[in-house]
Amino acid sequence: MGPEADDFHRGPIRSTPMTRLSEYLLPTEKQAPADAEAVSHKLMVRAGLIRQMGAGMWTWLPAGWRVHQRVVGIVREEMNAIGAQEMLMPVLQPSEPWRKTGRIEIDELFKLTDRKGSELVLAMTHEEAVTFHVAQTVRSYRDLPQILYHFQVKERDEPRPRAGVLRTREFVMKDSYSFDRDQAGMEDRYALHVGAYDRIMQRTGLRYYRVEGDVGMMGGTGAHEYMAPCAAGEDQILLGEGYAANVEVALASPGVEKVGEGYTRNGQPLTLEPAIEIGNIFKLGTRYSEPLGATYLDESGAELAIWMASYGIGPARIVAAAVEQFADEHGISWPRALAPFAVHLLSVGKPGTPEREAADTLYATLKDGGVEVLYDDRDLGPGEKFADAELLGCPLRLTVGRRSLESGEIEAQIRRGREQAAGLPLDGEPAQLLGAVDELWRSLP
RNA sequence: CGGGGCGUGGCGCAGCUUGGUAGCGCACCUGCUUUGGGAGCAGGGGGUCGCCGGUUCAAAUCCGGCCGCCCCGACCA
Repeated sequence: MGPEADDFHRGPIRSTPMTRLSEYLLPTEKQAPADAEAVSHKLMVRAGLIRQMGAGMWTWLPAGWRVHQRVVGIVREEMNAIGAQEMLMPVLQPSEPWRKTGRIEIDELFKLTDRKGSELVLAMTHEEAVTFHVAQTVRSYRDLPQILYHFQVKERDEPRPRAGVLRTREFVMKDSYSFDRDQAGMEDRYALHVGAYDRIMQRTGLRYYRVEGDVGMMGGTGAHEYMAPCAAGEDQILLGEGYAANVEVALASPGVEKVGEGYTRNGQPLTLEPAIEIGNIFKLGTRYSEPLGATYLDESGAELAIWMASYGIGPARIVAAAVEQFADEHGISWPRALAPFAVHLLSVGKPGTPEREAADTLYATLKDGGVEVLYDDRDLGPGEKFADAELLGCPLRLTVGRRSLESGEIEAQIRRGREQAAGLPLDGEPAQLLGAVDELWRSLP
């Protein structure tokens, strides 16, 4: 006899994520790891978002991964909006294309050998892979232009991983690649990416600058970097009236001078600020298409090299930069676009009491209404619940306790600035409540 | 890769100088009390002290080697 149909229905079927804190893996800590230095490192570990496995190797726990995937969602929407096509390429790759481009020599490239003795690499970025495929599949000018992208793990044998998730040996990157028949086309695709990247950064809620970049190991002819100012930043950017540049690049450009303790541009003083690179875009030209034979035939039948550019974004860095930029002494304060949950609902009062029942009802109403809510239904004192909520940093905190029953109002606190908002009606119609929550939500940073 | 530091229960630490088989706070488990800003009492569980070797009657402690992790610098998305 086979299993009865009911055997498949032993537990509750959850079509939406489980978000009761009593059942959720959110291991918060009062104390940060002793060796943590960067604010984002300390807070992301303390808030239960990430855990370390080794130097530069990190696990994203459920709440942390939600934040990461928020960034991914924004990036995906904006990439799709400029006509980019999502795909997936392998991390484990044959070494041949890397020999052809000369990048096999890079120290940070992980190299390994399989059981048959074949040399393999773990990709640190995907120019070789995507160009390999385009070389095989694109034959004609009619096949161009193309924008291809994926979200994939990158592996880098970093000399020194550091600062939590800010500099790791393995990390997810959105990398996209554009393929055009000539330089003018490449410039067009590049411009599309500038627009997409500006929209992405604006939507994340981060403070950021787009600066002239260094072409670095990517090779190529031009680059911009998207920099998020924060204390743990590894780079220094120079800022002036309508001007922002990576300090290394700036010093090589006309008008910028180092004077005494500071910098000037055309005589105007510039300020120096630490920042982390959260995205970069490179004009590659034919740097990869030539060695890998990525060519097309034009209208006259001439074989020409494809013009390429590549574009990266590190979601983990955007997450960490957001933590750095908006944290206060109580913990994280997410911009609403990145928060793991929109609402952190907490009940004050013992299980089995009317106030707990009211909180349960509110949880159901919010969840059914499509609000992403984390419900602290644990049997703990209020102090611990408030502290954990402020550590985790969801934009809106709703509290239901005995007071709520007395006043008929749900207490609302805005995480940014810890401001008390006007109370919400406890016994209204669901639609009315959801409308009020939505209105409050829209007013948040 | 240079310089510095650190590895003792899930987290933070003491013990090491002067060897005698491990302790504190938090967390965790049980019971009772408590419930609007990190509670109280009582009871309890968990560590081959990073690894290997040496010295010694005896090693967390002394010696040698190795591994791991962090910070500063160089480098790097």
